[in-house]
Formats: sequence, C-alpha cells, structure tokens
Amino acid sequence: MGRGKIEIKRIENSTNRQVTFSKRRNGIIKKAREISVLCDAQVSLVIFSSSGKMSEYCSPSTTLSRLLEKYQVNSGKKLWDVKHENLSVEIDRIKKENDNMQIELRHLKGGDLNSLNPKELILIEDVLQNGLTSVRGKQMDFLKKLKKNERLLEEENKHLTFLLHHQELAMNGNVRELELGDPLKARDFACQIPIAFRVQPIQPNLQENK
Amino acid sequence: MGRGKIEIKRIENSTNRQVTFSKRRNGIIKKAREISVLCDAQVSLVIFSSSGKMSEYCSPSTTLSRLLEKYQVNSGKKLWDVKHENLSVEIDRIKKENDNMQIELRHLKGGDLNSLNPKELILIEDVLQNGLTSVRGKQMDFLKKLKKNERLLEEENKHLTFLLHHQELAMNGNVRELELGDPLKARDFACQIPIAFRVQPIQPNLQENK
DNA sequence: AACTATTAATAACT
DNA sequence: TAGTTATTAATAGTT
Repeated sequence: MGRGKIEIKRIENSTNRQVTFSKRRNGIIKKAREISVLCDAQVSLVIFSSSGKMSEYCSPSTTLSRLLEKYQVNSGKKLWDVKHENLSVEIDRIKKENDNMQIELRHLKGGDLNSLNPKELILIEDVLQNGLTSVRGKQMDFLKKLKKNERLLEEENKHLTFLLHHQELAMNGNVRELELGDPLKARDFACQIPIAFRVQPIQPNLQENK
Repeated sequence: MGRGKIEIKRIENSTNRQVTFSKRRNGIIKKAREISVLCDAQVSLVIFSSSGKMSEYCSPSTTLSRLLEKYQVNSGKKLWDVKHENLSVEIDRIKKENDNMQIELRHLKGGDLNSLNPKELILIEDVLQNGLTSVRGKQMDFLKKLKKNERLLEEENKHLTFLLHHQELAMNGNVRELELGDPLKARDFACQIPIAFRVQPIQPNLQENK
C-alpha cells in the first residue's frame, strides 16, 4: 500500500525509518482503537521507537494494570514475579509465627486450656511459675531500692537538721555581736549565710526511678 | 476498506462482531510485527476479545516484563507497585503485631523486665497469677477425673470379686451335685456359666481420657 | 474458510 | 515536518 511494494525488513535509512515509524504508529493505534470499539475488545498497545520514544494505547474500558492482571491469569506467566512472590511467602511465614504466638499467649493467660493434656499443662505451669518468680524478684529489687533510698533520705535529714541547728546557734551568736556593734563581724556574717545554705546535698539515687 | 464503508461503533450482530474481531486481530498483529521489523521498534500488544479470549504480540527483541519495566520508568505510572506497596504495608502491620506479642511473651516469661516500671510489673504479675490459677484449676480437673476413675475401678473390682466368689461357690456346689449324679442339675449348670460370665460391667468413663 | 469489491493505509514523492 | 498521490494492503459483505 504505497507507491510500491516493500519488503518487511529493517529500513536502513534512518530518516525514512523514523518517518515510517510515525505513520505506522498512528496507523496501528488507530487500528487498536477501532477493534476496541467495533468488537468490544480490550487492547493494550505499548510501542517504543528505536530512539526510545514511547507511545501507548489502552482501551477506555480498562487500564493497563487491570489488563495485565488478566494477562497473568490467562497466560500463567508472571510479570511482576519474584518480588511479589517473595512478599507473599514472607507474609504467610509471619502470619504463622503470629498464630503460634497468639496461641501461646492465650495459654499462658489461662485460655483455651481444654485442648491441652496434663503434660503440656505442667510445662505451661513451669513457665508461668518462672515468670512469676522473675517478676516478683524484680519487684523485690524495686522494694530494696526504695528502702535504701528511704534510709539515705533519713540520714540526710539528720545531717540537714544538724546543720540547721548549728546555723541557728551561729546566727544567734552573730546577732548578739551585731547588737554589740562590731562592723567587721557584721560583714563576715553577711558572707556566711549563702555558703551555709549552699550545703544542699543532692542524692542522685532519688532521681533514678522512672 | 471492504464492500462498503463502516462506522466505527460497536458491531451489534454478535457473529459479525466475532468474525470482524478475528480478521482485525490478525491485521493488527501483523501491523505490530511489521513496525517492529521495519522500524526497529519494540511493541507489546495484548488483546482480549469480548468473550475473554486473549491474544498477544511482543517484539522478539524484548519481553513483556522488560517492556513494562521501561513503561513504568518512561511514564512514571506504577503498574504493579501499588499491589507491591500494599503487601509491604501488610507485612509491616503484621511484623509490628509480631513484635508486640514477642515482647509480651518475653515479659510473661520473665525476660527484659528492666524496662518495666513497678506498675507494669504488677499488671504482669496479675496476668501470670491468673494464668497459673487457670492452669492449676485445669490440672485439678484432671486429677479429680483420675480419682473418680480410680474409685469406679475399685468398686468394679469389688463387684467382680464378689461375682467370682459366688461363681466358685456355685461351681463347687454343682460339681458336688454332678458327682452325686443328677443329670437335670448338670444341664442347668451348663446353661448357667455363660450367663454368669456375661456380667462384664463396662465403665464408659474409663475410656474418656485422651 | 475463501472471495472480491471497496475502502484504508501508506511509500515515495513534494 | 507536513501534504499529496499512486499503489498496495486490509477487510466488509458475500458465497
């Protein structure tokens, strides 16, 4: 169909090839659209020119994705194969793991025990007993720590009380001396107070609890 | 191009549509092959007839998968990544669920308790205590059942012993009578034995254990 | 499935 | 790159 018959083989002239590509691409896309409409067919057409330019046609009644889905079902070929498959396998594996843990958890919490025999019950009992021992051990640790902190606090209290008492005594003495009118001692006193109050012992253990 | 011009709209006559589909499908596939060869193009063509029959063409220099890979890069559209993404999301969800259960299990079994505060410890202790109570309750049920069976067996034993004893007495009596030569009694005795042995009490509860 | 009158596509040319 | 046209190719209706 043209000014002469042509052989179906690669067109060597690059310009010619490019022109023919343009024309025939339009033609084939038109054909695709026509068969879609005339025959109620679903068509996907993807064309890359030798220079890498892409053209496509897809029947308006569908999408390329859906068509390819059908393609896979129909042909049995897998297009987005390995990755997809791996993910599915992974999901199955994790789900199984999940189920097992769920059952174990239920059993430990005292559910669904009817399906177990006495031996299995004993195993679970052991696990629970061990868990309980550990948890109570940890609670005991907390208790000890609290007790220890209490003791430290009490000691600190004593110390503070002692310091406070001495402070009072010193203050009284200075006041008395101030009343007697000694300016040198008065200055000394003014400097003393901040230092005395700076003796605020900090107990780091007290901040440890979360 | 035919015996008359046709409008490009759905062919209502089903047979006609089917025939036209066949002809045009061949035509378009031929066109696809031709543009592939003539212009060094890569073409993928997938066609589904309205009845669901699939036809395809793909340039010999490539595969549908590779072409679609290029398609995605070129168009920026995602063909199978949507599904891919969904699977990934699903995996993440399940993995998270998994992790949570794993942590819970570890805690119940007495591991990784350092990360817990006293309140959480108490919660876990409660769960363990409840579980232990349930498990021990179930064990108690088993024990009771065993005890009950034991009792029933003992009673049955007694009964059987009793029957056996009587049997022996009866036998001795009959033998003596036989020795005295009473043919009527002898026949009676012969009939008695089977009946006596038929009193084999069956204890259905004994079969209940799995 | 084959035929053929007719239209549609397009190769070479402009 | 786009338009023209002579020629071939595709195909609608028919057998």
